[in-house]
Amino acid sequence: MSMQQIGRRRRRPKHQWSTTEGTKRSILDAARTIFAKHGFGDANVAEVVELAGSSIGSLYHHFGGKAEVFVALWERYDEGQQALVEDAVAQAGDNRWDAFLAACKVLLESAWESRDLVRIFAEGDSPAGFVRELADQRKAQVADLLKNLRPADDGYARAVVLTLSSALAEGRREIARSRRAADAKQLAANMLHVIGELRPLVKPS
Amino acid sequence: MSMQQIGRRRRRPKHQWSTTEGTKRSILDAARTIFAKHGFGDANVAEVVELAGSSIGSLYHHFGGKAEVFVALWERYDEGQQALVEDAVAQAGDNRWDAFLAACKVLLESAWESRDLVRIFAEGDSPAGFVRELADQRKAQVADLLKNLRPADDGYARAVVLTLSSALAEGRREIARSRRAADAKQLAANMLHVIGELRPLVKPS
DNA sequence: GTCTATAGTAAGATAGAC
DNA sequence: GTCTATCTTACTATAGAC
Repeated sequence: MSMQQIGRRRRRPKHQWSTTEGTKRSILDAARTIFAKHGFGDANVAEVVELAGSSIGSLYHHFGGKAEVFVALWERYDEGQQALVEDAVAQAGDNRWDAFLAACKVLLESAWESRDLVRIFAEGDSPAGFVRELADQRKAQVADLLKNLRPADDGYARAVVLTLSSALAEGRREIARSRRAADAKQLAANMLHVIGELRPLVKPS
Repeated sequence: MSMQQIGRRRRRPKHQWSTTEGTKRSILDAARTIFAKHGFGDANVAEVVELAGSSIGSLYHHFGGKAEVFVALWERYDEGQQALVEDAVAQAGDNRWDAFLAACKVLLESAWESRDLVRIFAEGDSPAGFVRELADQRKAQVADLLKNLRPADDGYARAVVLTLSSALAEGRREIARSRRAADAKQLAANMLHVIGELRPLVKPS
């Protein structure tokens, strides 16, 4: 049995110390914690705003709903990831395969640091349609990194992109589930090794 | 104003024509339709029992809840898939790699016929933890099919299993999303081709 | 075992004061 | 922009007739 909540005291609002950006940020930070703990479906927005020191009304004002908070959290995370990839690609030089591998490397290795977020977004407990959109975007990213390595987008090339992007995603998921940093590092290295051996797929001709 | 519901006619139940198995089956059949239409999260059990010609009470009696209906639907589907795989493996002969490819072939090709179910289970809108369990089971299945092809389960073998199982799953997902049977068939052939070329991964030594 | 009817509860969403 | 209070929906659970 749950204990009865003793009367919530009504006192004046907590000073509105937050400006727009501050409020949005604190809600997203809290959402990160709550979604990591309960997943999307079982999380409730009341818990999020409580942790954020904000209110239901503010959450709806800024985001529009629970699903939108989830998507906004992903967008904030994705921006950082894209920046990492761009850096890695820029430093890799002209060889497009090397650039692709560099991107894989940074994506695999960063999965451990942000393992809470990787779990949130990759474990499937998300708003309707989110998994599909994420998969489509991953495919597009891989296809972009590999462009010019294959003639055009024939069916075979499509299958190769599917294989590589899913391997990358699954590797990140598994890394995020590792118990220790050392295990994660090992797995990242092995996944990178396997992906490296798939080189013949993208330029058999 | 909403129109006043005119007295719901109370008439006797629809004859209890269903026995236990019949009721369970009709509920699962209806769940297949409803989950395919709305996904798991947005589906409601009232719609399921209405289509099944059954009742909320029966659903709770037999399954316990919405999530359990979802899992039961998957178990029914999975039994059929496992049987297909066993047949394919049995017919493939002694070569374990050929048996693995035969299993992949039947799994890829059957994804089109049961595309509604593949979508339901692979698109991520499912009860908490379901995606993870499914992924783990897929890995176990692939690892089992490939056993004896690799020394033991070192880190590299694990990465290979991850790559193959995710490629297979992603291929099935994409096949289930195809618009025409011909597209699906093409994609299945291409995925099988790609997987076939991954042979060196499982026995490099 | 199956059905109807209904109560309980959780939580997403909205309204309007400040 | 932020807040509290309230509305609404829908899953969950139970009672009791047949």
